[in-house]
Amino acid sequence: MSSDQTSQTKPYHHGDLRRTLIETALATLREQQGWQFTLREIARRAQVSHSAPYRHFPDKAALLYELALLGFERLGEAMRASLRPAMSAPERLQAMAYAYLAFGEENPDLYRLMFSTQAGDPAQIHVDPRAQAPFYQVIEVLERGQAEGTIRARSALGQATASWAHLHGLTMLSIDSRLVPAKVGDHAIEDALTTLLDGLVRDPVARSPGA
Amino acid sequence: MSSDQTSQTKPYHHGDLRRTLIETALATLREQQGWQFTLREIARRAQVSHSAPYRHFPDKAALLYELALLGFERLGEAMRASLRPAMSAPERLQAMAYAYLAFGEENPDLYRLMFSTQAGDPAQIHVDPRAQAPFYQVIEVLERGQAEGTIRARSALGQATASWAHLHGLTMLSIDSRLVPAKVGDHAIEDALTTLLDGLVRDPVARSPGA
DNA sequence: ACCTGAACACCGTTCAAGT
DNA sequence: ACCTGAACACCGTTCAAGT
Repeated sequence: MSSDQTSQTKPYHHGDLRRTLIETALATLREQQGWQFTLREIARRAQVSHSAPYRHFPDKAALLYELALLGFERLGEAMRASLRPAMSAPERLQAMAYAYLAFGEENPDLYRLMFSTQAGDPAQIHVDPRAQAPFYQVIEVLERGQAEGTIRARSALGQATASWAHLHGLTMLSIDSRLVPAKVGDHAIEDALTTLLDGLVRDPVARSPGA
Repeated sequence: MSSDQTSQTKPYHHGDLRRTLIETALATLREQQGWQFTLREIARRAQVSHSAPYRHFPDKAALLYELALLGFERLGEAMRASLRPAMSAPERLQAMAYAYLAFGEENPDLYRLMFSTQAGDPAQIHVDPRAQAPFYQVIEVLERGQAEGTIRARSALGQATASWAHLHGLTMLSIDSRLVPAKVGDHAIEDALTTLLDGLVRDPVARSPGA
């Protein structure tokens, strides 16, 4: 499981602790329930004293900030990876939407952390280009779609904001199990995405008439 | 400021502590920055020992749960109060959307608390009718609109889910100042709501052509 | 330069007492 | 029946020492 660079037997006195802490935190996020892990716990799992992390991060929020940034990077990658060259703008939007949702459902605690106010100033993190990438990918697709005539002629910034808000809300409500009765077999999420596309696409076709 | 029922001079040994704690917490939520107040702080402000609250709530989460429920009730009231009898379904949806957003912006910390996983099991709170009201109000309007022909014929549950996700995302991103550059004079929020209505309304008119 | 261990000022929660 | 105060097992953070 843990085969680091030059670890010979077991104890090491100084290695690449900063990276180790981040990876330990990500692993904790992946396994555990809730993103509210304790800094001391991360230090414990990384086999260092509870004060060692302070040599690499000014405080706990700084570590969370780093994790959040990493999350946004990965989200952007997942969205990019969902695209195929032949796709039309609406198809691209749908693919990115599903990729976004899937990312949240596969990494619920990391996703919550990304949008937690504990991870530093929220207004600041979105100034970092690493966190902005997903948003600008959407704008780009929308603008191309408007040029092609497949996307409704509206403010692309507004449409991108709408898309992001919609996806963020849907993802958050979904991973928190807040979406109504959640009856087996109901398609609330798919239907919600249909309504999002209805708002973006020009002359939407009747896809799923619904109840 | 604090004129309770039968408080004569200052010290009281046992009154309606449960209600006092809730009101103190709400006041703290209103003033302070962040909803992560401490149970001990609430007790301090309520002039009781730090263990007194445990006579009225099994733990801190139970108090947060109560506050969250109260928040959903107020949100529902605000949405209901925004309606006028003469409104069409699309007008109702728009009015409720603005009421929702306004509620979040006026009570940012309460709103965050309502959607925090710390306030008990999220899946459980939405079983309470008090928390469901806002959602069903939207469904009702959507169904009436579909009958009138002003709302697109799609699954009303899906449309309601889409509306809620959209509004929740927009509200959260807005109060956390996560909405892009946020240049003065840009209308990202209004434009985002336009896109939401584009998805719900049948044959949407060109309202704000945008950039 | 990096890490440890004791220490400080807090928490949430429990429980034997008090009134 | 309700409230207090000491106590427990934790935190995040700091800092004088160690290597």
